[in-house]
Amino acid sequence: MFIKFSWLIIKATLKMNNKEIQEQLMKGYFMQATKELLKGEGLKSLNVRNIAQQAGYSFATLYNYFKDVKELVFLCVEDFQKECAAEITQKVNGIPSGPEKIKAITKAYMAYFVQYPSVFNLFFIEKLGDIGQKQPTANLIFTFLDRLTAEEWGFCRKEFNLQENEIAKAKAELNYVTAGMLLFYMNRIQPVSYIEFAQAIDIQIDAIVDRIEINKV
Amino acid sequence: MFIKFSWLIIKATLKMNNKEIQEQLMKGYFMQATKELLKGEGLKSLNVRNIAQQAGYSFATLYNYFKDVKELVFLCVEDFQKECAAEITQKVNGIPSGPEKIKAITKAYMAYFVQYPSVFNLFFIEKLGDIGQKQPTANLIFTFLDRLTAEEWGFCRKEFNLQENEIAKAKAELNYVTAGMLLFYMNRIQPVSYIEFAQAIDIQIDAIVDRIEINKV
DNA sequence: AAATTTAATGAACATTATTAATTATTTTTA
DNA sequence: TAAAAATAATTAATAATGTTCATTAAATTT
Repeated sequence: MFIKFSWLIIKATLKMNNKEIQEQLMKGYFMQATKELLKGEGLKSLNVRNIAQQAGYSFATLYNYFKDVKELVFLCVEDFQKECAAEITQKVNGIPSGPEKIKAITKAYMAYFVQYPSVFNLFFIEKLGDIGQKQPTANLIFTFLDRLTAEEWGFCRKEFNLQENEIAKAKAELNYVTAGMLLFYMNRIQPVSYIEFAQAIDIQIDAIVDRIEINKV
Repeated sequence: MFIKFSWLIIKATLKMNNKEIQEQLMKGYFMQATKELLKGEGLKSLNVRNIAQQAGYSFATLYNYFKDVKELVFLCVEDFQKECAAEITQKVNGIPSGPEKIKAITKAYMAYFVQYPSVFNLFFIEKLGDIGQKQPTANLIFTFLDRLTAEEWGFCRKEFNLQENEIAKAKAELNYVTAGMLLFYMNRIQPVSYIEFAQAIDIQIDAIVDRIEINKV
């Protein structure tokens, strides 16, 4: 009796795992399709029929795995952050730790969004709606630049003997300035050319990061 | 013959004016309706049928006066800026000219968008699309805070004998930081409470404006 | 092998922007 | 002033898209 009971549990557990694995697989297909379309055609031409076609299923199938299309799309945030982080790591590879590296990371972070406007829209513009992981997702986005530069700030803190709150202020300022600049450039084409935009980026970011050396203790 | 010819021209001109006046009236009705709905229900429930109903016409009539709904909506930008400017002027009325007034104007500017989220969306989020006045409209938005504070910066320049480029840098930084903060707060609920948001605003804006006194010549 | 559960789908519905065809109104002309 | 012409307003139809639901197909269990 005991044996049979245990056996049933094991079987149930295995089945559960299989089911979950299967579910994760299906979610993965749809997410992969979504990411490809986002990076390719962009948000304009992204719709449930497109996504499903790219994934090789019917659009109705999508709703067996996601509450709605917003949930699916926002589940891609984490993947894009990983991809972005990888690109940045590679880009700033040779630069020695210090303020210059923080600048480079921040500029590469901005460059990523310029390269993939739909990812910018996903991160900053799209309304979160009623997705389950609303606050965690928002937080993930808000803290992204902080996480990208955390290690380097730690280095600078020791190197220049900086105050914790000075660092916090600089980090916050960087986060807000980058978001604001991207917003104007991506949504309002201000400045009107990428050259000017790149120059403006240099001015703003250099100013913020260079300021920390002045505030050395 | 000459007389008749002139008469025809005059008649044509008069008719033209009447027609233009009529057209402006109709546009005004639709714009008024749009502004009311935007400030009330918000962008979510804004659609051509709503607008037309509020204006007292059919939704199809709208298309006799505007290329599309985007053109109509973006034509409201100027009016909202006037309204916002008026509110700010009244709010900072008692404050004497100087850095403190620049801070107050900038904070009132942000408060306006918090009060009317749809206006924020219209200014910063909505895609411009193919509207005729694309660049002028974008420029109007980009330079708004500059124009609101221009007079006060002029005052500070004389008072503190500031460099023109220092002012330009501070203005740009204010513009970007405010946009970024609003973007995170309105679209990503970061910080999660208005109290925290207001504190963050104070920290950022005060830091930028106070910096100019340090840079006195 | 039959019964049952699970997954996938096509058809239908709802919302919304836009266009085209039609009707109503106003203006012009003879 | 009455017919003709031009203008304005509206209704009906179209297209795109997200979502739901009843049904079919597949698999798993008994």
